[in-house]
Amino acid sequence: MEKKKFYMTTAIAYTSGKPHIGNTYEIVLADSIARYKRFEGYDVFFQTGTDEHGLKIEQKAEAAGITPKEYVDQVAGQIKEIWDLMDTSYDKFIRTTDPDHEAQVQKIFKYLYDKGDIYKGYYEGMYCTPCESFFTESQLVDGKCPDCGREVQPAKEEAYFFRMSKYADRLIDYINTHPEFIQPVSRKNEMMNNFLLPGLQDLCVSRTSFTWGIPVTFDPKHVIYVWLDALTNYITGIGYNCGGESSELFKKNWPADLHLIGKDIIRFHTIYWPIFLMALDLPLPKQVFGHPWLLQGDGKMSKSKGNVLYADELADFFGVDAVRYFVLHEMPFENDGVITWELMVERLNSELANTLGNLVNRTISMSNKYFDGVVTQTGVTEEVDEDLKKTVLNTLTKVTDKMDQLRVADALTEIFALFKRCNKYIDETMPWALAKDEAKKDRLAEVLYNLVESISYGATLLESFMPSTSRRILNQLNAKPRTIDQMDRFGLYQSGTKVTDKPEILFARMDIKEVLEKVEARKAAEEAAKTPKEPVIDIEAKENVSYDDFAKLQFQVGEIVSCEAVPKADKLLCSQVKIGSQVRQIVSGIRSTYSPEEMVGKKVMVLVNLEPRKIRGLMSEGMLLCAEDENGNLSLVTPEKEMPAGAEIS
RNA sequence: CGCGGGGUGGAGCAGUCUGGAAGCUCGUCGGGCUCAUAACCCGAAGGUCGUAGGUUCAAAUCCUGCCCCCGCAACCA
Repeated sequence: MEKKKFYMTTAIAYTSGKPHIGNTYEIVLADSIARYKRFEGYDVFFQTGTDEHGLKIEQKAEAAGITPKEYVDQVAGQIKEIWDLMDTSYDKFIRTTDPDHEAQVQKIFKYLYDKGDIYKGYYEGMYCTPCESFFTESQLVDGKCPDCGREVQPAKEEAYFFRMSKYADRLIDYINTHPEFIQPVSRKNEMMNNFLLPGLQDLCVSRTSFTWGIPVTFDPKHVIYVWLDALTNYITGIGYNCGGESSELFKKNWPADLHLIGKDIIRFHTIYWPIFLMALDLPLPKQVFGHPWLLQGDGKMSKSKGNVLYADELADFFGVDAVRYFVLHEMPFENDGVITWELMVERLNSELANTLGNLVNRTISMSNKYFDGVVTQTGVTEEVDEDLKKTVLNTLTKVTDKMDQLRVADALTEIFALFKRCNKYIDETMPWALAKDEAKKDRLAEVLYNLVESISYGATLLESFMPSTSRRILNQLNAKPRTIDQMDRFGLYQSGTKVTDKPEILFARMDIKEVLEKVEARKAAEEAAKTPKEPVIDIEAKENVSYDDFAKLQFQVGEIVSCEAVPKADKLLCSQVKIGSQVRQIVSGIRSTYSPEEMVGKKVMVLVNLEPRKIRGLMSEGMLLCAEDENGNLSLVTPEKEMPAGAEIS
């Protein structure tokens, strides 16, 4: 019987910089699905790649002093390296700068133009350069870009447009008659209500504001809009030939079975992409799944915060499979997931080290201890065995069921339920007790056999998610991976096989404190490497305070109205500080640096709700904040821009 | 009325579409066990499911109002 094909893609990664763990999540997710489909017997074609055109890349390259092509070659290489590091099994890595892709995009553009779906017009509006987007006046927020909040400029541009409206009704109909098309379903309503039902506007599909893109053949000052360029990768990558004979690969694989993308680009994939395809008279993809995002725990990943996590860095600490496990397991189906070092360590310790690693380790150790590693099926069964076997054999169905719904995290949970069941089985049968009784030797052998068999079964299923761990377990047990047809049987492990006599630790437990210290050290080293030696001061760290504690403190800008030295005190100045409509008296120990005269008129930062206190007989109602260096030099903290007295500081 | 996401035991989440005994992981406490990576197994405590109404025999789930949090800073799938 011929294998059923399954063509799936990830979004192509934008080559503006090194991808962080959030970007990497998508390829790992896709990989687990691709691997599972292969396991199920599908003839899978799995495509990923990079999106390499656009103004931003042109600018980044310029900043780096290299050509755009050199720039994207570099980044695309980096991306591919990370994809490979993560053990992803893609069949094709397409780049939108591939000559055959570029040629097809040009042909497609021409074809659509000749057909009348693309026409030439003018785009007038406010343009946001970084976003490469035009906006109407009504779309602007406070006169600024609604996407990024930056300044926009009025601009008029000759441009080509695509007649979206022509196909809108067909698309609405398609979406309504194919409920599985947009996943998760909640996204479907979003698209319908926000874009389709109010009426689709024609889409501008060319740019003249930059040159790093695919030129329009018959009007070379225009460059083809990135989405038309990027989306078509799904067909050009497998050999679509516009107006000619497409490849066998294309004929076999199109339409795609699954486009896996981030939830932010669902609109492009469920509206523009299907419409482009309709215009090309091609069938529509069967399913588009917009997965949620992976977020950093303490706020968004941000380079300035130094909390961007990269897959390779995480893999350094935890190993590739642990990272794969984490992103797959921690990622909910519909809501955003969170990743932090703490969570990584917790998962590693509790699930990978304790539940799985320790199970394999104790099982192998016992086999060696009691039978010199030889695992024998003796047939001495007891009733407790039944539930174990049932759990094991049911796992395939459960996992498959979850995978069919693309609930990868839940599928993994099912596999781990199997391993947990094994740990329980050890407690139920107590092999160490059986070992004390020579008469129960055969029973003991059977128990260990059941364990090895169950673990082999589980390890087989694990392959899609943690390929090398799966292999390592099977190798240690001297077991073979199974085909899906063999998954309905318990007892396939060859009786009499010898397991390894040196069980290796699959996942070592880690200490969260040590990990965090290492992370800090690493961060500090990076910082030190890039910031040239400006003198710094380290002070003893205080305990963290909660935000609530912090919020109790009230700071405001105060203006010094008048100031005089406090009699009989050589360090103190007494200032009258205007805070809003009131004036307060504040005594501060800053005379060593500031004279009363120079204080007047300064705007300073004041802690206003500090309990009032008498100092040298004078009431002080607040505190002026000041920085101090190691020599005792002071510097009042002042607003960097002009601020009215009383402005709140938070 | 900018858009979007969210508020479920101490922490992190599932469950909400398709109402019907409140579940998972970690943590805490108690117990068991000793083969193993101080691990594994069992049990317990702990929740007005943000809030106020409504629909219903029945609401975390459906409807309405309100409150509060988070992202929209390019590292954006």
